[in-house]
Amino acid sequence: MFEHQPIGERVGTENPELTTRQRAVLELIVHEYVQTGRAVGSKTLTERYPVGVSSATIRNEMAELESAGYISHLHTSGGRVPTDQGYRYYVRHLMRTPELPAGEQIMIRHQFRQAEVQVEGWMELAATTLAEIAGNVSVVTAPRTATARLRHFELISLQSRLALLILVTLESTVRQVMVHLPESVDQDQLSRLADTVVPSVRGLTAAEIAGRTFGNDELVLLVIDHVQATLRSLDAAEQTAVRHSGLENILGTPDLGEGDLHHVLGLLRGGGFLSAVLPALAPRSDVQVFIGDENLPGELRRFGLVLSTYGVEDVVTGILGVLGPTRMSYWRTVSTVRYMARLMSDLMAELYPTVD
Amino acid sequence: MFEHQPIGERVGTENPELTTRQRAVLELIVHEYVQTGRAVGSKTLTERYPVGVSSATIRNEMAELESAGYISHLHTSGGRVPTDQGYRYYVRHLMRTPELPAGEQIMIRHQFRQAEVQVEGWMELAATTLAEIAGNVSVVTAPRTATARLRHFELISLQSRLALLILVTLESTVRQVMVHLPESVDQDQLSRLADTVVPSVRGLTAAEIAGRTFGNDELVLLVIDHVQATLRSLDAAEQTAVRHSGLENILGTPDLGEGDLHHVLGLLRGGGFLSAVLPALAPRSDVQVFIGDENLPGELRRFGLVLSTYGVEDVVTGILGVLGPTRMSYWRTVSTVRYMARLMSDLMAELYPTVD
DNA sequence: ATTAGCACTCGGTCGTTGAGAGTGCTAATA
DNA sequence: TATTAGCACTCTCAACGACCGAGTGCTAAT
Repeated sequence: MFEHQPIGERVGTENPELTTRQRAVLELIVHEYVQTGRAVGSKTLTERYPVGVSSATIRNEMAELESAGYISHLHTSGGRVPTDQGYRYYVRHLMRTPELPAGEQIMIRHQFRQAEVQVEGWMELAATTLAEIAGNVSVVTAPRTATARLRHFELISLQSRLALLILVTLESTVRQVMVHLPESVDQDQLSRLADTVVPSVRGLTAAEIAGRTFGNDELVLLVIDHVQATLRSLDAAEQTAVRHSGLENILGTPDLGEGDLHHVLGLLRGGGFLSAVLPALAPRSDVQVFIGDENLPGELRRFGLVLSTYGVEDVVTGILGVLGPTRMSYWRTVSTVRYMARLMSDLMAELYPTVD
Repeated sequence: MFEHQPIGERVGTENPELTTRQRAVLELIVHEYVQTGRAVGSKTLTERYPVGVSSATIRNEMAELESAGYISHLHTSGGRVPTDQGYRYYVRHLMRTPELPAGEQIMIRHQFRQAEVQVEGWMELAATTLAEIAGNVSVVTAPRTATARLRHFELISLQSRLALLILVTLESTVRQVMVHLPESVDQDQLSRLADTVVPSVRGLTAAEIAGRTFGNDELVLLVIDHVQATLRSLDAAEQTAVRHSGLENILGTPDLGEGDLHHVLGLLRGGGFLSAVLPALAPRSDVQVFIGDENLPGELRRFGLVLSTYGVEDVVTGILGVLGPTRMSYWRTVSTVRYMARLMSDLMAELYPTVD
């Protein structure tokens, strides 16, 4: 078996400590364990796979793998289970990540074409699709630029002394805020005010707006204040909103405890998720896999995280990925995340070919 | 005891079948069970509460209550547990719902005052506060009118052939949609177009807009099309978006099974929640309690639901409430939901005193 | 270097048992 | 007549022990 399988072909892939066979065994253990969820023993392996050797040999190899820290013995008698280190080795050296099946690709693209042309809708769709295909929890952040720059704002009269400020950034994020007015102002006046002020703040960041002066008109100053505050809150929001989907997928997972779910929910809700994960995320654009507490806070000890950035480099970037129990199908997940990141990047590129 | 307690004072409250003492016993059982989670026996009751009678008497009363269907015997020997019917009787006839403690009221109002003046923000805040105080899952829908009427729209140029349509309804809901343009159009042209068209569609519903004609200008027709479609989607969205919070609160609940959580998550995600619950909800404005499968689909069999509408009658109304296991503190939950509904109604009233 | 064989370990399952809590019934009591 | 004390009975739950099976490590043979 070891000669014909893809495993064998990868022998030369620079790896000091492990023999070809050990790697093959490790791969089989990971596959089997991910699939069945039960610790895998030497005998099961020889029975279930056409390994050309006896269980005793496998046992020896297992002993080696164990002392090297790749698998571990939960109980004296009860098969082996991959350690976090084992998973990492698998992901880095053993795993193949094929393209998503053509059928699935078409189905997904179709869904996106059906949807309205809106960033919000795309994010939602990406989250649900990702969760469904990967069978775990998906996380998606909105695409953002470094600091929000104003493209346009409008004022709309709601009541005589209440107006709605609608603000659009260069990257087309839209925010609306209510503004209480000190005096009665009608729609015409508001429109004129917007027409006058917009040209002078177009393309600026909150900080840049703060550095300018805008005369003495109380109303103008009030509006400018709100514009500034809203832009600032957009910058701050960068580390909050992370959309997620598919919580139900990991509800019943036996290897995830009550407390683990609790932690994750807390992170996702409080917006602490991004700040927890970001430090570990390199700014490169390929899929990155984090297993166990590798660079992650302790709350995610029992999870694996497959992330990718997406978007147009240096223009708009967001993060998307999948969160699941350490025991998950990494190759499938990586394939899915990679495809989805590409798709979202394509959509973004289409939407923002140039930012004028 | 029965003489001095509030229970006794409510004797006259028209109820045919149950004696005063039976009602008292039922109330104690509900309280004790809600608090401890363990089936409650006659002896425990006499030990834990200053009931002036012996356990044997309680036993007799319990037997009566059981044959009347208010409590039930899980196992031959193991205390009694309120049935859904028992909970309903408790909620309708026995329960007191005091005002929320002044301190809590102040704290909550303060949080709302701190927040920006935005419907979105209020909803979010209501959801989290409700979940936190009630210790269960909260649900909040956006305030909506019957059919969306246009207040205003704006067009903002994103790229030469891509514009952002921002639409505001009379009730100040804001939606943005991307519009692909057939030809290159600059911001000035877009603004002029909006200025021309807005007055002729102001205050109209999607259907009313469909009934008018707007000349032959391709661009105008395209925009009108999008406006109409967006208004329509707002009407349709009425039964989708329901915000929730506090899922983590019911994660560990022993009386909720894996599958129950699954169902609820499904309902909340797919937007089926409202359509499942709405038919049962009377349009009156006081708090309504649903227990078990009373008027609710089977998925919610093991849940209790405390709901209230909020808003300004016939102008804007939304729904908010709390979902929890059947075994929850109804009086506390009702108090909380009622307060929150009033608060949100106040905020809405402040925001839409008149809709011109 | 590989493998067959064997003794040993240990977790999971299945009855059994005993304690505890609760019930229903009956007879005594106020 | 309503209440209560007493009692026999039931049933859950946790602890215990035996057993089975899967798995290991080691040794000796190939």
